[in-house]
Amino acid sequence: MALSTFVESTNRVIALVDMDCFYVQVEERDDPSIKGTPAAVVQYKTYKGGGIIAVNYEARAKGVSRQMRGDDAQAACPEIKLVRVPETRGKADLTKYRDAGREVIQVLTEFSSCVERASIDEAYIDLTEAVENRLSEISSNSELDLASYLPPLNMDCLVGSFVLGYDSTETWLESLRESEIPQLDDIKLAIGAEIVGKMREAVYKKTSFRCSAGIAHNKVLAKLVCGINKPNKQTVLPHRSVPQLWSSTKVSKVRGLGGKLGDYLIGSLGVENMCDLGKFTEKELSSQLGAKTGMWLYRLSQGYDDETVTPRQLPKSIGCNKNFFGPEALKTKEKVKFWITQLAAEVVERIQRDLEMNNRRAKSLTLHVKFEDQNPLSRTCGVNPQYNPERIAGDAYSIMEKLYQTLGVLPINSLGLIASKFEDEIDTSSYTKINAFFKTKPTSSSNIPDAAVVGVENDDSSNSEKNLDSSSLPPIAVTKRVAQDALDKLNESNKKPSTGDVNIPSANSVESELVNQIPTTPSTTSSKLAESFTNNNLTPKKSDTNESKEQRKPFFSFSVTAPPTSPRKSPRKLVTAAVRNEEGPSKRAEIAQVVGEEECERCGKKFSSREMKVHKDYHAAKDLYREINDLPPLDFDLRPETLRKKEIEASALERAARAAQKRPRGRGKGSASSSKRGKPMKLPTAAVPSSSSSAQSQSRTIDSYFGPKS
DNA sequence: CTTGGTAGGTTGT
DNA sequence: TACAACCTA
Repeated sequence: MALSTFVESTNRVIALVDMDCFYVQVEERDDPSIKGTPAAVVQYKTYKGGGIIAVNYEARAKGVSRQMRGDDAQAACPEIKLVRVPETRGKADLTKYRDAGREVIQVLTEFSSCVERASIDEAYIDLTEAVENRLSEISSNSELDLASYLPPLNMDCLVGSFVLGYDSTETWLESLRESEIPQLDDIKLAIGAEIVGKMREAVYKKTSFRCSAGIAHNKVLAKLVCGINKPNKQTVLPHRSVPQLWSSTKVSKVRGLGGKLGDYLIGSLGVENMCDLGKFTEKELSSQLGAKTGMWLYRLSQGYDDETVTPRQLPKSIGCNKNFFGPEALKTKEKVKFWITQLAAEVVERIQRDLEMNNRRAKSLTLHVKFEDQNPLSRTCGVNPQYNPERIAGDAYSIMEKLYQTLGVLPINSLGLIASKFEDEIDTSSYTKINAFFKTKPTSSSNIPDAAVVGVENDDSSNSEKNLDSSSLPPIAVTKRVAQDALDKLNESNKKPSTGDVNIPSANSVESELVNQIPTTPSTTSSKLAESFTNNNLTPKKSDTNESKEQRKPFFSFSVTAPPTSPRKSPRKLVTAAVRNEEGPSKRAEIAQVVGEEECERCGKKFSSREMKVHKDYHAAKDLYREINDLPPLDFDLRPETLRKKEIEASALERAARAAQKRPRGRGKGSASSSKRGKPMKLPTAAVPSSSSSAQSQSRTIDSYFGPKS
């Protein structure tokens, strides 16, 4: 039975299409003046000129590589054009590249229904069926039985096509024609290559993006071979050329072997090049690496890989994360709340758009956290069905609170928020109508059609708390006004309203983003918002009118939507913090009368301890705003000198401690260094078979064998 | 104090 | 099955 799977293993025709320096191409299309000149795309300009994420070939010719920083690139190539990744809400925003990637996928699907989006700029295509169709089409139109012979090919489609092991495409095709026995596998590859040539041409015509491709009998080989001739080239791998390819392929270059498994092969089995794998029996590999991995490697050593191309054009998860290195580490809950809010806003924006385009809804929300000196961890809850960004941020933060309770308030080096477990919407039409209704007519909540409430209703809380609030304003308008209010108040409290830092208009400004992050999805009713207003125990109570409650809602308010997986036992808790409160300076005297007041260490103003929490959030918000917009810190000159000194000493100490314990870090993609892997792979450490000890082979690159003919 | 931001997938419980 | 940790690209 195993045999039957083996004999099929060169029957498929698989292509891997990979965009050339994709991000740069996207920018070149946006601004054609970049074309033909050295250029790179960077994100976050401040640290050493930003991290390079793509380099065009003109810049590569001048010695610029990824893994360089923007500054290094400029040093190597002074005329280089560095394009920055757009930033939204203080973090890199890859939307335009995702959208461009979608255009490409769209073109590919016109050639085959079996397209697997592998990344933002890569896709596998199973061309087996398309090739078979072409083959039978040709033979049925001809007197000859052409299925056994190489049919005529459009050579225009094979310009820029290379065939491993052959001097030229023509030589290869000629050898196929002259062969005594029909080389059906090769013939299929040839037809596949012709189709891929057409696909790449179509991609260029419709998107103006260039790409490279690999054509082989399986995914691993198609991927590997794609990288051999770039840019704007395609490479075919006939099965008979596998031994030659393997003899010059370092294991780390093979998909799946670039990590710990590859390290283990090198370090413990002495496998340097892929050909060394052939020294082991399937049993030996399986005993060392487990049945599955062992078998996979054994088959791979012969050029076989059975992984199927899974038709899928949409990502399975939508998420975002941000790192906070060194001194940027998030040390206060306020900052964590702030960034969770930013991440939630982005995720919601993206899953909202995904819903509109793909009629599916995320069910699962995962928070990833990397605390300083801890291993990363993640926790999952349900996604608020209404995609309310405040709720989702609140749910994520409530997870954070739990982690804080177990681990303490440690600095955070990385935060991630990922929506997943997408399920198709049962009824898309009613949703679309509701959405349109809210977008065009955000008026009274009493105008919500019954269908709207029923159609989206899914949250137990709003069922049980209907009519809690009879506010005359619909959720969107309320939230928007509250947000604008908070912003106005913050600006108001700034001494220089017109020239002041917080008032600088900016498309990327966190302020405007926050105002714009209002849910475009209707909340079911206004009850949830009302609930967070009324239950917000950190908001000073002034009056019981709805109007007042709404205005007093803190800017960042986190209401906890309990995960569906963890039923609530106690009444819902409301975790609330105002990063920017609405108390202007005018309220200060009033508040200062409260007993037990404290002095703010930032500005010396006095507040009750309860108000102090809110007041600190105000500073936090201003600091964050300046941080995000690359402005120097404010306010620090207002602090007593003693406090200033303390803080400086403390941070210097931290720095020193970190430097003392810093560990060597591996380099990225380009390097074969294995030091990036912290922990060793947990693999059986049985004795290395003797056959592996002689694994010293001459090191030659793939290109030295197969590079473009000279 | 630096690849970061996203995406898979597998494995153990 | 779901989740969390880990691995890879």
